[in-house]
Amino acid sequence: MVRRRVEIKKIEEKSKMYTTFTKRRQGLFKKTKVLCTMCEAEAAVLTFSKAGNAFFFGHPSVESVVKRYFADQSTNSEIEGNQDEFVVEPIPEAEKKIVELMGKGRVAWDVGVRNLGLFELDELAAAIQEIKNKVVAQAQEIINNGEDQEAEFGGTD
Amino acid sequence: MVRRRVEIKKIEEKSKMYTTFTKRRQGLFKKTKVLCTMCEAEAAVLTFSKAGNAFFFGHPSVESVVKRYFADQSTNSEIEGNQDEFVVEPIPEAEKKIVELMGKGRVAWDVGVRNLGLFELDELAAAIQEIKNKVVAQAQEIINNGEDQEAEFGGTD
DNA sequence: ACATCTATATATAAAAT
DNA sequence: TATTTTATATATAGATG
Repeated sequence: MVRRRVEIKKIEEKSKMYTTFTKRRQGLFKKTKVLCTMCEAEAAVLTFSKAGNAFFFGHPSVESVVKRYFADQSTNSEIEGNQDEFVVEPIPEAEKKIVELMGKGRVAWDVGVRNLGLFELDELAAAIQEIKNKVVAQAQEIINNGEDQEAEFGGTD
Repeated sequence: MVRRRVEIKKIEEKSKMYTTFTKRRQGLFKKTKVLCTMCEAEAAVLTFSKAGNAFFFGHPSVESVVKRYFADQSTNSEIEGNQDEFVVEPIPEAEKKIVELMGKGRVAWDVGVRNLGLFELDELAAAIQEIKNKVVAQAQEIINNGEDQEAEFGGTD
């Protein structure tokens, strides 16, 4: 787009593609920030390079915007046709409790399991079990170590 | 940014703010599309105007990118903007499986449980158990009733 | 209010360091 | 390879229809 007009199509040269991705991603984040500032808007940008690297930007935070996206989906579904039966399962106390406990971390079990077949339900049950195991393990760890578990973030260097 | 350089700050005039929001949001979507095209990237932009209107763009789709965002929390990534607190726990296979199975119904267990205390973890484990029970019960019901439980969507007419 | 127009600010591809 | 520097394409604020 500059020294020479560039075509809007896949860049074949890998290194060039990477450079372009970085520059344009930065530009995107910058513009998003300006938009939010000038218009008191909220926005998030989620990007994944071809190599699989992920970069996110959000105002006021990625977290909150994504959460809002979900909330919005559930209320304003612009799904045409009937959906009276879509979200079906009443949220049991268990789910409420989870939301209560993990609220800040967005949890949403608001979909019914009715459309899953036996095999899938089995896989799902196993997956849930694993999560429970994780919770139990976490509890065990606290018991073992006293209780000062600091979060460890991998350095982005 | 044009006929006259504009300050990057909140626009007070409501109508002007709305116009700007629309123009800039469109620009953002366009740039995102170009980025994806040129760099074979995947990206999603989630925006909410001050009035609360929501606009999304995604390539290959908002859905898939957001899903990937959750899956990615496991590995790590660079995050810009304010993040009042972010995700820490690696997402186990179980969670990926759930996302895979219930993708359309958005599930996200990407929050760490590390900040919960023993008592809370215990409650959480119990809650998870209940959900698992529900899944198992659903499977049982299918077994009991043969297995052609088609979801019943109400007719539109 | 809504689309189109244009003058200019920004973004950015390629070059230079 | 990363950063900085241009030359120019794009985006867009304000104007006009």
